[in-house]
Amino acid sequence: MSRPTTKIPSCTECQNKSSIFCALSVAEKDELSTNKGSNFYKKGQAIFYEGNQSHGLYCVYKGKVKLSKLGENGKEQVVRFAKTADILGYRSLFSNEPYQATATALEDSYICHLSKDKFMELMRENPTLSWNTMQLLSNDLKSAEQHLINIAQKTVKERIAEALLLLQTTFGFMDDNKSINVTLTRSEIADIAGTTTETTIRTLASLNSEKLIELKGKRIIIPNLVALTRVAGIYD
Amino acid sequence: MSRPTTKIPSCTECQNKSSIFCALSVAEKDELSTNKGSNFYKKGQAIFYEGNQSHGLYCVYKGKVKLSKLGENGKEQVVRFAKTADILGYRSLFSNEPYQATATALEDSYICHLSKDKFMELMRENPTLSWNTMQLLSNDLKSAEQHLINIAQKTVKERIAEALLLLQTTFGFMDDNKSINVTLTRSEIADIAGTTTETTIRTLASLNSEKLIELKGKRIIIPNLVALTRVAGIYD
DNA sequence: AAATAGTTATGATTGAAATCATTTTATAAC
DNA sequence: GTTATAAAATGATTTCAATCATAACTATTT
Repeated sequence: MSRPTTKIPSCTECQNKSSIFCALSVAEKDELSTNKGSNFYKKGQAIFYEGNQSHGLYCVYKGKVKLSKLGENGKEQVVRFAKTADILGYRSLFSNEPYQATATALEDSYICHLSKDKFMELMRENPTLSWNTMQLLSNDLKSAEQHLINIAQKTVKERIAEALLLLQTTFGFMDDNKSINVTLTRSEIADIAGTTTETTIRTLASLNSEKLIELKGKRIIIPNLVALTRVAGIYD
Repeated sequence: MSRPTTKIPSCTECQNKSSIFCALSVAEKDELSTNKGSNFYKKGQAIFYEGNQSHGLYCVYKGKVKLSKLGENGKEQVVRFAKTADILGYRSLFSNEPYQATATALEDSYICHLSKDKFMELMRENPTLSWNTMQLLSNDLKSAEQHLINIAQKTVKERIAEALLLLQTTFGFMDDNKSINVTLTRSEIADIAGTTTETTIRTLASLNSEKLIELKGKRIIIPNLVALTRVAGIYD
């Protein structure tokens, strides 16, 4: 497979409506365009590694990304996902620290890159951008704390159900309106829920036989979102 | 026991050097003083509850506070601690959401209160304050993700050791330079480590018999910080 | 088409920690 | 000082999920 060479459009033409950069004026977006880099990442390829020196922040032009950390024993823990229009590696900008997680493309992705200096300059000049960034941090913190309490207190079955719902919420459904719009290995799902590959396989099989999900290879279908939500132990 | 009525000094005289409000000018601090409220909270008393509407942010003038969330089953999970000069309840300011955690005084505490509007105004006027707040969010996010991976992957013994180290790092030692400067119940320690009270009691007893800690009632002594760190599975 | 590696599947066994049940010891209230 | 209440301690039992082991399937490469 050869690497696509499709040019990524300039920021002024970027159609990603939910980006924190929407706050920028046309002039600022123009400036952004001349300062950014952009790259193609094949499925499975790393965008940056935990522990590496931060070179700036990344913005997903089109694609899907997982962010994960390694535990002391070498086991992976997925901490967050990013999709089209989301940004990556921005946390380490605030504290001259290396990247705290490894970012890996879950499918072929086009990802832009912006230097730390440029981003800081833009934040200083544009209060709305800095406000948006704060909101992002605040939301990520909320999710992380929710994830923590889930893993600390829920059973494996609840956590797997929750992981599937997280994938659905993040990446949405496919055109059929019921297949989760991303495919992960059982091992990667285990790394979200904080369990093992074997237990994940068994739990998915059991959810399948209970008609709460359908398995078509790596594709997972959620026929009834409400029912699965109930299994995840979310009652409100 | 009667409630102390000690007046809390004005912000200009506040000696808390590590506060995010250090960025303020004398004039701004003066303005802050005339706009803040302050209160005494007895040990065990709640400062605010998870789910309640946010009225602004709190700043610990002197004291110790735990922030915890309730799981679906009603079990508590401690998500963070706050000590003198730390702020509380600031996350919900960014997203018109209710408080995401319950704040409880771990000892008699004096805590100031600032309205959301005033804080927002100060952030707009003072870029350093808003920068400090971002750093705070960013650090809290880092801690939350670390806590997540600990609970997901470590054994109970490692997690309990880690919880004790967290308490030491946050609240420091007493004058003897080896007793953790806060006392929690076994049940509260369990709520940090994500385990049960019984298991916490047994694990503390076992750490005690291994001479890794000493138990003097609720007081916990760490004779060798390095040794306990090793038990927590932190090798770097 | 065969070979290799990666992923999924399934069975058997073990083990760590939760749960249940009491007892003992502190702490607070009267 | 006595009662009441909460916290700590300890034992017995159960269970959920990890671990170990092997087989079947899928996809990719040669």
